Amino acid sequence: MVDRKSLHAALRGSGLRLTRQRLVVMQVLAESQEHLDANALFVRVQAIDPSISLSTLYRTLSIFKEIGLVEAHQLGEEHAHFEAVQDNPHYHFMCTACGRVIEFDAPQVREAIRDLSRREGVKVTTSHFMLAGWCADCRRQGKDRPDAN
Amino acid sequence: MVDRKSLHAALRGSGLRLTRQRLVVMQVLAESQEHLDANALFVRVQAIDPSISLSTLYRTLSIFKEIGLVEAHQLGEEHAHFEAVQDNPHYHFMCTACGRVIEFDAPQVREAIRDLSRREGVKVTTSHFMLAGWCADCRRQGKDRPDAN
DNA sequence: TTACCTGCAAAGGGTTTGCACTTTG
DNA sequence: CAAAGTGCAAACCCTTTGCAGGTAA
Repeated sequence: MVDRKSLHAALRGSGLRLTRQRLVVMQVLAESQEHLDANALFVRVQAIDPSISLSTLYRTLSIFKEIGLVEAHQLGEEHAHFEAVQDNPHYHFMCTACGRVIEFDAPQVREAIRDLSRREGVKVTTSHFMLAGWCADCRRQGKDRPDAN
Repeated sequence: MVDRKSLHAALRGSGLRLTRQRLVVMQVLAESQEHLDANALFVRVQAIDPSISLSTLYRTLSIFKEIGLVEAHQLGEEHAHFEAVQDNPHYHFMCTACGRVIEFDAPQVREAIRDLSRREGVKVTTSHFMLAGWCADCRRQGKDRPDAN
Protein backbone atom coordinates (compact mmCIF):
# COMPACT_ATOMS: atom_id res chain seq x y z
CA MET A 1 0.00 0.00 0.00
CA VAL A 2 2.96 2.27 -0.58
CA ASP A 3 2.41 2.97 -4.23
CA ARG A 4 0.53 5.96 -5.42
CA LYS A 5 -1.91 3.97 -7.47
CA SER A 6 -3.39 1.75 -4.79
CA LEU A 7 -3.54 4.57 -2.30
CA HIS A 8 -5.35 6.64 -4.87
CA ALA A 9 -7.79 3.82 -5.42
CA ALA A 10 -8.39 3.28 -1.71
CA LEU A 11 -9.17 6.95 -1.24
CA ARG A 12 -11.32 7.34 -4.33
CA GLY A 13 -13.47 4.48 -3.07
CA SER A 14 -14.61 6.76 -0.25
CA GLY A 15 -14.86 9.93 -2.26
CA LEU A 16 -11.54 11.17 -0.94
CA ARG A 17 -8.70 12.75 -2.85
CA LEU A 18 -5.06 11.86 -3.10
CA THR A 19 -2.94 14.79 -2.03
CA ARG A 20 0.76 15.33 -1.73
CA GLN A 21 0.37 15.35 2.06
CA ARG A 22 -1.50 12.06 2.24
CA LEU A 23 1.09 10.40 0.05
CA VAL A 24 3.89 11.54 2.34
CA VAL A 25 2.08 10.31 5.45
CA MET A 26 1.48 6.91 3.91
CA GLN A 27 5.11 6.73 2.85
CA VAL A 28 6.27 7.44 6.39
CA LEU A 29 3.86 4.89 7.84
CA ALA A 30 5.01 2.26 5.38
CA GLU A 31 8.66 2.91 6.15
CA SER A 32 8.29 2.73 9.94
CA GLN A 33 8.30 -0.72 11.36
CA GLU A 34 8.06 0.71 14.85
CA HIS A 35 4.88 2.02 16.39
CA LEU A 36 5.14 5.75 16.26
CA ASP A 37 2.98 8.31 17.95
CA ALA A 38 1.67 11.36 16.16
CA ASN A 39 4.66 13.45 17.17
CA ALA A 40 7.26 10.98 15.97
CA LEU A 41 5.38 10.62 12.71
CA PHE A 42 5.25 14.38 12.44
CA VAL A 43 9.03 14.66 12.70
CA ARG A 44 9.49 12.18 9.86
CA VAL A 45 6.78 13.77 7.77
CA GLN A 46 8.41 17.15 8.19
CA ALA A 47 11.77 15.74 7.21
CA ILE A 48 10.22 14.96 3.85
CA ASP A 49 8.03 18.03 3.53
CA PRO A 50 8.29 20.72 6.23
CA SER A 51 5.19 22.49 4.98
CA ILE A 52 2.87 19.72 6.18
CA SER A 53 1.09 20.68 9.37
CA LEU A 54 0.31 18.69 12.48
CA SER A 55 -3.40 19.15 11.91
CA THR A 56 -3.12 17.63 8.48
CA LEU A 57 -1.25 14.70 9.96
CA TYR A 58 -4.00 14.11 12.49
CA ARG A 59 -6.70 14.49 9.87
CA THR A 60 -4.87 12.11 7.59
CA LEU A 61 -4.34 9.49 10.27
CA SER A 62 -8.01 9.71 11.16
CA ILE A 63 -9.00 9.15 7.54
CA PHE A 64 -6.56 6.29 7.07
CA LYS A 65 -7.95 4.69 10.18
CA GLU A 66 -11.49 5.02 8.91
CA ILE A 67 -10.75 3.38 5.58
CA GLY A 68 -8.70 0.69 7.29
CA LEU A 69 -5.21 1.62 6.18
CA VAL A 70 -3.78 2.13 9.64
CA GLU A 71 -4.51 0.98 13.14
CA ALA A 72 -4.21 2.94 16.37
CA HIS A 73 -2.99 1.30 19.57
CA GLN A 74 -2.87 2.52 23.14
CA LEU A 75 0.50 1.09 24.14
CA GLY A 76 1.11 1.01 27.87
CA GLU A 77 -1.85 3.23 28.76
CA GLU A 78 -0.20 6.11 26.94
CA HIS A 79 -1.46 8.13 24.03
CA ALA A 80 -2.15 6.72 20.57
CA HIS A 81 0.46 4.97 18.44
CA PHE A 82 -0.09 4.25 14.78
CA GLU A 83 0.88 1.46 12.49
CA ALA A 84 0.19 0.63 8.85
CA VAL A 85 -2.16 -2.33 8.58
CA GLN A 86 -0.45 -5.57 7.68
CA ASP A 87 -1.61 -8.88 6.31
CA ASN A 88 -1.29 -11.09 9.36
CA PRO A 89 -2.97 -10.01 12.55
CA HIS A 90 -0.54 -9.49 15.38
CA TYR A 91 -0.42 -8.22 18.90
CA HIS A 92 1.92 -6.30 21.15
CA PHE A 93 3.88 -6.72 24.33
CA MET A 94 5.49 -3.65 25.81
CA CYS A 95 8.28 -3.68 28.38
CA THR A 96 7.40 -1.19 31.07
CA ALA A 97 11.06 -0.79 32.00
CA CYS A 98 12.71 -0.11 28.64
CA GLY A 99 9.76 0.52 26.36
CA ARG A 100 10.65 -2.20 23.90
CA VAL A 101 7.73 -3.54 21.88
CA ILE A 102 7.52 -7.18 20.88
CA GLU A 103 5.03 -8.10 18.20
CA PHE A 104 3.65 -11.59 18.32
CA ASP A 105 0.91 -13.74 16.90
CA ALA A 106 -1.51 -15.69 19.06
CA PRO A 107 -3.90 -18.11 17.38
CA GLN A 108 -5.63 -18.59 20.73
CA VAL A 109 -6.95 -15.09 20.45
CA ARG A 110 -8.81 -15.99 17.30
CA GLU A 111 -10.23 -19.02 19.11
CA ALA A 112 -11.40 -16.82 21.94
CA ILE A 113 -13.10 -14.54 19.44
CA ARG A 114 -14.82 -17.46 17.76
CA ASP A 115 -16.01 -18.73 21.15
CA LEU A 116 -17.47 -15.41 22.15
CA SER A 117 -19.13 -14.90 18.78
CA ARG A 118 -20.80 -18.29 19.00
CA ARG A 119 -21.82 -17.88 22.63
CA GLU A 120 -23.16 -14.33 22.45
CA GLY A 121 -24.14 -13.98 18.82
CA VAL A 122 -21.95 -10.95 18.35
CA LYS A 123 -19.95 -10.01 15.30
CA VAL A 124 -16.41 -8.95 16.18
CA THR A 125 -14.87 -6.35 13.91
CA THR A 126 -12.00 -5.05 16.02
CA SER A 127 -9.72 -6.76 18.49
CA HIS A 128 -7.04 -5.38 20.72
CA PHE A 129 -4.76 -7.62 22.70
CA MET A 130 -2.02 -5.86 24.53
CA LEU A 131 0.40 -7.15 27.12
CA ALA A 132 2.86 -5.32 29.29
CA GLY A 133 5.50 -6.37 31.76
CA TRP A 134 9.26 -6.93 31.72
CA CYS A 135 11.24 -8.12 28.73
CA ALA A 136 13.92 -10.79 29.07
CA ASP A 137 16.77 -8.26 29.09
CA CYS A 138 15.28 -6.15 31.84
CA ARG A 139 14.52 -9.21 33.93
CA ARG A 140 18.12 -10.28 33.57
CA GLN A 141 19.14 -6.91 34.91
CA GLY A 142 16.85 -7.42 37.87
CA LYS A 143 14.50 -4.59 36.96
CA ASP A 144 11.56 -6.79 37.83
CA ARG A 145 12.82 -7.06 41.41
CA PRO A 146 12.99 -3.50 42.76
CA ASP A 147 13.40 -4.90 46.27
CA ALA A 148 16.73 -6.43 45.28
CA ASN A 149 18.30 -2.99 44.94
CA MET B 1 -13.62 -4.58 49.11
CA VAL B 2 -16.60 -2.42 49.98
CA ASP B 3 -16.23 -2.44 53.71
CA ARG B 4 -14.39 0.24 55.54
CA LYS B 5 -12.07 -2.15 57.28
CA SER B 6 -10.49 -3.86 54.31
CA LEU B 7 -10.16 -0.60 52.43
CA HIS B 8 -8.47 0.88 55.43
CA ALA B 9 -6.08 -2.03 55.56
CA ALA B 10 -5.31 -1.87 51.85
CA LEU B 11 -4.48 1.81 52.13
CA ARG B 12 -2.49 1.56 55.33
CA GLY B 13 -0.31 -1.06 53.66
CA SER B 14 1.00 1.68 51.37
CA GLY B 15 1.20 4.40 53.99
CA LEU B 16 -2.05 5.95 52.75
CA ARG B 17 -4.98 7.19 54.77
CA LEU B 18 -8.63 6.33 54.64
CA THR B 19 -10.59 9.49 54.04
CA ARG B 20 -14.27 10.20 53.67
CA GLN B 21 -13.67 10.92 49.97
CA ARG B 22 -11.86 7.65 49.30
CA LEU B 23 -14.58 5.69 51.00
CA VAL B 24 -17.24 7.32 48.83
CA VAL B 25 -15.29 6.65 45.63
CA MET B 26 -14.83 3.00 46.54
CA GLN B 27 -18.51 2.73 47.38
CA VAL B 28 -19.47 4.12 43.97
CA LEU B 29 -17.04 1.82 42.19
CA ALA B 30 -18.35 -1.20 44.05
CA GLU B 31 -21.95 -0.32 43.26
CA SER B 32 -21.40 0.21 39.53
CA GLN B 33 -21.43 -2.92 37.51
CA GLU B 34 -20.98 -0.86 34.37
CA HIS B 35 -17.69 0.62 33.30
CA LEU B 36 -17.88 4.27 34.07
CA ASP B 37 -15.58 7.04 32.98
CA ALA B 38 -14.31 9.67 35.36
CA ASN B 39 -17.19 11.99 34.62
CA ALA B 40 -19.90 9.42 35.21
CA LEU B 41 -18.20 8.40 38.43
CA PHE B 42 -18.03 12.05 39.39
CA VAL B 43 -21.77 12.46 39.00
CA ARG B 44 -22.43 9.52 41.30
CA VAL B 45 -19.82 10.62 43.78
CA GLN B 46 -21.35 14.06 43.91
CA ALA B 47 -24.79 12.58 44.44
CA ILE B 48 -23.44 11.15 47.68
CA ASP B 49 -21.21 14.04 48.67
CA PRO B 50 -21.29 17.19 46.51
CA SER B 51 -18.22 18.60 48.19
CA ILE B 52 -15.90 16.03 46.63
CA SER B 53 -13.92 17.52 43.77
CA LEU B 54 -13.01 16.13 40.39
CA SER B 55 -9.32 16.37 41.21
CA THR B 56 -9.82 14.25 44.28
CA LEU B 57 -11.67 11.71 42.19
CA TYR B 58 -8.79 11.52 39.74
CA ARG B 59 -6.23 11.33 42.50
CA THR B 60 -8.21 8.61 44.21
CA LEU B 61 -8.63 6.56 41.06
CA SER B 62 -4.93 6.84 40.42
CA ILE B 63 -4.14 5.59 43.91
CA PHE B 64 -6.65 2.76 43.72
CA LYS B 65 -5.13 1.74 40.43
CA GLU B 66 -1.64 1.73 41.91
CA ILE B 67 -2.58 -0.46 44.83
CA GLY B 68 -4.57 -2.75 42.56
CA LEU B 69 -8.10 -1.95 43.66
CA VAL B 70 -9.35 -0.76 40.28
CA GLU B 71 -8.47 -1.25 36.65
CA ALA B 72 -8.60 1.28 33.85
CA HIS B 73 -9.69 0.31 30.35
CA GLN B 74 -9.70 2.16 27.06
CA LEU B 75 -13.09 1.04 25.78
CA GLY B 76 -13.69 1.69 22.11
CA GLU B 77 -10.63 3.88 21.65
CA GLU B 78 -12.20 6.46 23.93
CA HIS B 79 -10.94 7.87 27.17
CA ALA B 80 -10.40 5.85 30.33
CA HIS B 81 -13.12 3.79 31.99
CA PHE B 82 -12.75 2.39 35.48
CA GLU B 83 -13.85 -0.76 37.18
CA ALA B 84 -13.34 -2.27 40.62
CA VAL B 85 -11.06 -5.27 40.45
CA GLN B 86 -12.85 -8.59 40.71
CA ASP B 87 -11.76 -12.07 41.51
CA ASN B 88 -11.87 -13.69 38.11
CA PRO B 89 -10.03 -12.05 35.26
CA HIS B 90 -12.36 -11.00 32.49
CA TYR B 91 -12.38 -9.11 29.25
CA HIS B 92 -14.69 -6.80 27.34
CA PHE B 93 -16.63 -6.64 24.12
CA MET B 94 -18.20 -3.33 23.19
CA CYS B 95 -20.97 -2.88 20.65
CA THR B 96 -20.04 0.02 18.43
CA ALA B 97 -23.70 0.62 17.58
CA CYS B 98 -25.36 0.75 21.00
CA GLY B 99 -22.41 0.94 23.36
CA ARG B 100 -23.36 -2.17 25.31
CA VAL B 101 -20.47 -3.88 27.06
CA ILE B 102 -20.30 -7.64 27.42
CA GLU B 103 -17.85 -9.06 29.92
CA PHE B 104 -16.50 -12.47 29.21
CA ASP B 105 -13.79 -14.85 30.25
CA ALA B 106 -11.34 -16.41 27.80
CA PRO B 107 -8.97 -19.07 29.05
CA GLN B 108 -7.25 -18.99 25.68
CA VAL B 109 -5.89 -15.59 26.55
CA ARG B 110 -4.05 -17.03 29.50
CA GLU B 111 -2.66 -19.73 27.19
CA ALA B 112 -1.47 -17.09 24.77
CA ILE B 113 0.28 -15.29 27.60
CA ARG B 114 1.97 -18.48 28.74
CA ASP B 115 3.13 -19.15 25.18
CA LEU B 116 4.62 -15.73 24.76
CA SER B 117 6.30 -15.81 28.16
CA ARG B 118 7.93 -19.14 27.35
CA ARG B 119 8.94 -18.12 23.84
CA GLU B 120 10.33 -14.66 24.62
CA GLY B 121 11.32 -14.96 28.25
CA VAL B 122 9.17 -12.03 29.24
CA LYS B 123 7.19 -11.59 32.43
CA VAL B 124 3.65 -10.36 31.77
CA THR B 125 2.16 -8.18 34.46
CA THR B 126 -0.70 -6.52 32.63
CA SER B 127 -3.01 -7.77 29.92
CA HIS B 128 -5.68 -6.01 27.96
CA PHE B 129 -7.99 -7.87 25.62
CA MET B 130 -10.70 -5.80 24.11
CA LEU B 131 -13.13 -6.62 21.34
CA ALA B 132 -15.56 -4.42 19.50
CA GLY B 133 -18.20 -4.99 16.87
CA TRP B 134 -21.96 -5.49 16.79
CA CYS B 135 -23.97 -7.15 19.50
CA ALA B 136 -26.68 -9.69 18.73
CA ASP B 137 -29.49 -7.15 19.13
CA CYS B 138 -27.97 -4.62 16.78
CA ARG B 139 -27.22 -7.28 14.20
CA ARG B 140 -30.83 -8.36 14.36
CA GLN B 141 -31.82 -4.78 13.61
CA GLY B 142 -29.49 -4.81 10.64
CA LYS B 143 -27.15 -2.22 12.03
CA ASP B 144 -24.21 -4.26 10.79
CA ARG B 145 -25.43 -3.89 7.22
CA PRO B 146 -25.53 -0.15 6.49
CA ASP B 147 -25.95 -0.92 2.79
CA ALA B 148 -29.28 -2.55 3.48
CA ASN B 149 -30.81 0.81 4.43
C1' DT C 1 1.43 16.94 65.94
C1' DT C 2 2.74 16.08 61.37
C1' DA C 3 2.31 13.90 57.32
C1' DC C 4 -0.97 13.26 54.29
C1' DC C 5 -5.11 14.89 51.88
C1' DT C 6 -8.37 18.17 49.96
C1' DG C 7 -10.67 21.92 46.99
C1' DC C 8 -9.84 25.35 43.92
C1' DA C 9 -8.20 27.26 39.92
C1' DA C 10 -4.93 27.22 36.64
C1' DA C 11 -1.85 24.68 33.63
C1' DG C 12 -0.78 20.71 30.66
C1' DG C 13 -0.63 17.94 26.57
C1' DG C 14 -2.58 15.48 22.94
C1' DT C 15 -6.10 16.18 19.55
C1' DT C 16 -9.72 18.74 17.01
C1' DT C 17 -11.83 22.62 14.63
C1' DG C 18 -13.16 27.33 12.29
C1' DC C 19 -11.70 29.91 8.74
C1' DA C 20 -9.89 31.74 4.47
C1' DC C 21 -7.07 29.98 0.93
C1' DT C 22 -5.45 26.22 -2.24
C1' DT C 23 -5.82 22.11 -4.84
C1' DT C 24 -7.77 17.90 -6.82
C1' DG C 25 -10.60 15.58 -10.11
C1' DC D 1 -15.33 24.93 -11.49
C1' DA D 2 -17.15 22.69 -7.32
C1' DA D 3 -15.95 20.01 -3.67
C1' DA D 4 -12.45 18.51 -0.84
C1' DG D 5 -8.16 19.50 1.52
C1' DT D 6 -4.74 22.54 3.80
C1' DG D 7 -2.15 25.66 7.29
C1' DC D 8 -2.65 28.42 11.06
C1' DA D 9 -4.09 29.48 15.47
C1' DA D 10 -7.33 29.00 18.74
C1' DA D 11 -10.31 25.90 21.07
C1' DC D 12 -11.24 21.46 23.35
C1' DC D 13 -11.24 17.88 26.57
C1' DC D 14 -9.54 14.96 29.83
C1' DT D 15 -6.26 14.89 33.29
C1' DT D 16 -2.65 16.73 36.38
C1' DT D 17 -0.59 20.04 39.56
C1' DG D 18 0.64 24.12 42.90
C1' DC D 19 -0.93 25.92 46.78
C1' DA D 20 -3.00 27.15 51.19
C1' DG D 21 -6.03 25.38 54.30
C1' DG D 22 -7.94 20.77 56.44
C1' DT D 23 -7.68 16.19 58.75
C1' DA D 24 -6.42 11.22 59.77
C1' DA D 25 -3.58 8.60 62.75
